[in-house]
Amino acid sequence: MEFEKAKETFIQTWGKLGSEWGINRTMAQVHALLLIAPEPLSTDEIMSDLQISRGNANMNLRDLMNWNLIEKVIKPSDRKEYFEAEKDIWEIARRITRERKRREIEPLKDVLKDLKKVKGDKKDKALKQFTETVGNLETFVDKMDKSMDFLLKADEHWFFGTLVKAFK
Amino acid sequence: MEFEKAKETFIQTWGKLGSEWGINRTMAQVHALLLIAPEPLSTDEIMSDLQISRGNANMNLRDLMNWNLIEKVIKPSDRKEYFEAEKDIWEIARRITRERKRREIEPLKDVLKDLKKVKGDKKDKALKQFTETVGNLETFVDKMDKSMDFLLKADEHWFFGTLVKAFK
DNA sequence: TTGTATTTTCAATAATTACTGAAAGTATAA
DNA sequence: TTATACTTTCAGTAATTATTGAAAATACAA
Repeated sequence: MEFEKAKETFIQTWGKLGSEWGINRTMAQVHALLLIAPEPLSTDEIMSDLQISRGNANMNLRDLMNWNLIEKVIKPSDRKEYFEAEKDIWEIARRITRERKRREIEPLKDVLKDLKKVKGDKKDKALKQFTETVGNLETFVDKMDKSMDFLLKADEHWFFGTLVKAFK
Repeated sequence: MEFEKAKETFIQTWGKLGSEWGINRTMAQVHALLLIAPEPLSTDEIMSDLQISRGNANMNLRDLMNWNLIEKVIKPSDRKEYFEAEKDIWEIARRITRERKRREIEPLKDVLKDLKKVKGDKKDKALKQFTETVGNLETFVDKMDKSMDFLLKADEHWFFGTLVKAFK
């Protein structure tokens, strides 16, 4: 396979995967492009590589910065801004985990906690099932949340090493 | 909080969470409804509870069956089909993991394997970075995939017990 | 097998989400 | 401070994704 084709495939695959996980396809493509770039890229390079508008590029670069996946790089004697991606996959995984935890798990925990306060006839089957489901879910989410905390603290070698040993 | 309000909040929250993770909002809502239903529900009950059309209900129920999250229930002397959700959260997590692994991780592994075959000048910086990123990604995805296999085999108590012990 | 209840399909349409491009805003060098 | 190089914003538009509803298909009872 030629490099140009491989690059194209990589970017498309990463974009598709992103959209399957609720991440804007273009944002994932910009990320892919930066992941394989040996040097920081300018907005113009990203625009022409992915054939997207300045506005779109700008927006998605900002989002990627909010996810802590890329950084601005300033070159001396150059007014343009350049962008560089964190390349360590384990570190990327941790940053994504951190963000999703903050954006989704924590608000979910709050809602579930609240839902347990539901009032009504304790004999009602519907209420009973509701309470049970919400309770089980809360327990599960708590455990997942704690597991994520461990993952965030751990380094890759130790994490996978321990996991593999534990489950052998 | 009144039961009706709590139910509504639960369904909305589950739907929102689903859409943040790339799952059709309505499909997640149907799932939420069935998760708190003490008895199997008919298509008509789902339609009227969620205010959606027959076609929409049918489509999303089929998708949920493809994810192995719900089952058809046939009642004797009743032509209607009823639907019931798996209620065990750990089992739900395993089924979702199994599907996402099959639908997304395995195809991704194939693509990455393929991308490593890229040809070109070994001195080229761009190619070097590409090969390195793809290689690191492949290693990482392999490890995640193996971790998921362990999770699929394990039971909840053992899984979280071991995890918490391992990381204490 | 025929009539009826129910489910499925899918073209048309609606709703949502993403993108463009140009104008406004900002920072820098001279 | 002014000209210029660049970035940001956002209203309008495009693209994508989800939903409807009615016709076709299916399954069942008599």
